[in-house]
Amino acid sequence: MGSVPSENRRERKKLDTRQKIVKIGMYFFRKQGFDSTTMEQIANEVDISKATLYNYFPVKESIIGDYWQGNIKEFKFQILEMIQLLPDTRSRVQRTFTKAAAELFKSKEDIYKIYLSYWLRNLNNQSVNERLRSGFEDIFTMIIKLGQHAGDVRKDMSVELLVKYLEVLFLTVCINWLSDPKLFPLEATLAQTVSLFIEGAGLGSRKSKTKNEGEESAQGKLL
Amino acid sequence: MGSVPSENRRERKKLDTRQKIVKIGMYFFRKQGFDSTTMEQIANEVDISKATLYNYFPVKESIIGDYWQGNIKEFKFQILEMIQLLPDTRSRVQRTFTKAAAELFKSKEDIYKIYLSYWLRNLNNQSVNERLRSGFEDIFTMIIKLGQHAGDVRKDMSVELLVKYLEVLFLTVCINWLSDPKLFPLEATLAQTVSLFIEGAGLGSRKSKTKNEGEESAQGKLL
DNA sequence: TACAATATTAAACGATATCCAATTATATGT
DNA sequence: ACATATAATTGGATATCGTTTAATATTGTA
Repeated sequence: MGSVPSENRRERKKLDTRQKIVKIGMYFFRKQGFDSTTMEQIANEVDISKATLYNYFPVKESIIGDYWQGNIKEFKFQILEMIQLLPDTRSRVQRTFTKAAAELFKSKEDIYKIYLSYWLRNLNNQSVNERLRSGFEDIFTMIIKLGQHAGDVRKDMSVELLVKYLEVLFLTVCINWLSDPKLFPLEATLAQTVSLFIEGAGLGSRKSKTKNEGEESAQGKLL
Repeated sequence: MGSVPSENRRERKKLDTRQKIVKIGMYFFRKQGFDSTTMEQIANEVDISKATLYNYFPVKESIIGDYWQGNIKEFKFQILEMIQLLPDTRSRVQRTFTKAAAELFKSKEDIYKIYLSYWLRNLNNQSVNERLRSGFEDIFTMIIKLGQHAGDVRKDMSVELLVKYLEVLFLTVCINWLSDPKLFPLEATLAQTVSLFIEGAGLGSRKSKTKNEGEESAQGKLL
């Protein structure tokens, strides 16, 4: 478990309590839902006082944040490696989407739901949002940068905006899927979304906008 | 003000109190922020008991919801008319975005932040969402349908999905702007987002779009 | 051991929301 | 106009919960 042993006992204990809180907290969140789990309940189960709990996690939601961060780390590492081997932006996005869906949601659907609502809840909270992020930001940033460099992603937009766009598209698919799996089957919708991201919703020729060539010759196809 | 007089006095009075609550509530929200305004304060100022207040608005946020709904109605009417006069999907989306942004954020921004996060929070809550909606749904639906019919919007994606994307894109731009106006200036970002939605992020020729080729039986047709 | 830094805690706080029995206002039938 | 039923309002008590505070206990270190 604790791979990096902290210097002194105090630190070790703190880390231990911290992990215990996250573990038990997540257990309750899963079992009875986020809102119906009280801080007191968690504190009691961990066998610390509520105040101590707040010393570790200043707001309830941050317990999820902690869990999520730990979870996403390995995923991020794997995907960042994989991405560089793929030939183009489309396949990179596609791969990221499906892998994320498979690993993060499929297995832990309920948790992600909680995390999503946490994320949404704090969209308007700058400080929290700063530390929080979706976890995908780094991945998407790399994808966009690679794409812009290789030339299959437009350069007339900031990396930040494109990244946000990707995040939001992905998020939407997930929310839709969670709220209505039949109407929005995960795999299919993700595939469509990749296409939407790359090619857009429009069918008309690329007029005015793009400075780069208008390459709409291949347009007839819609599919 | 009260253009549609209700049948009996009781209903009239109810409507009156309701409006009074919203008016005073919004006043406080603007003046001291949402969180620092208590239900008790509102009740006192409206001169009703807290219980009555809760009888009208079961949760604090719903006061904002009410305000929002009243606000969006006229807007919707105007935009739906305007839209049909515009030549293509791009201009329709563009116009809707800019007008919506101008309209919605003309007053104190914080309020909408709260409402937006309220809305987002309940995105996957069917029942709440039913009453809530973004208010844009109808507009976007019309835009997409017009576009698909006219042939400048792809038909291999469901109207519902495209509408959801539009909704969430718009909200994202707004939220980004609210949280960092310098990094995401409203007008420019909205314009870019429209372009992203229509043309996509890619630059490569439109190759193999998706695997589900079954779709394009009727594809040659329009356009 | 002494003492400063740090961690822990019980208790309190402020707010949302609910519930209730009593009271008041309104609608309706006669 | 009156009586009666129906619905809205009320103050007040209460539960619950997240978060804070101020005092206490523990630990690291000189």
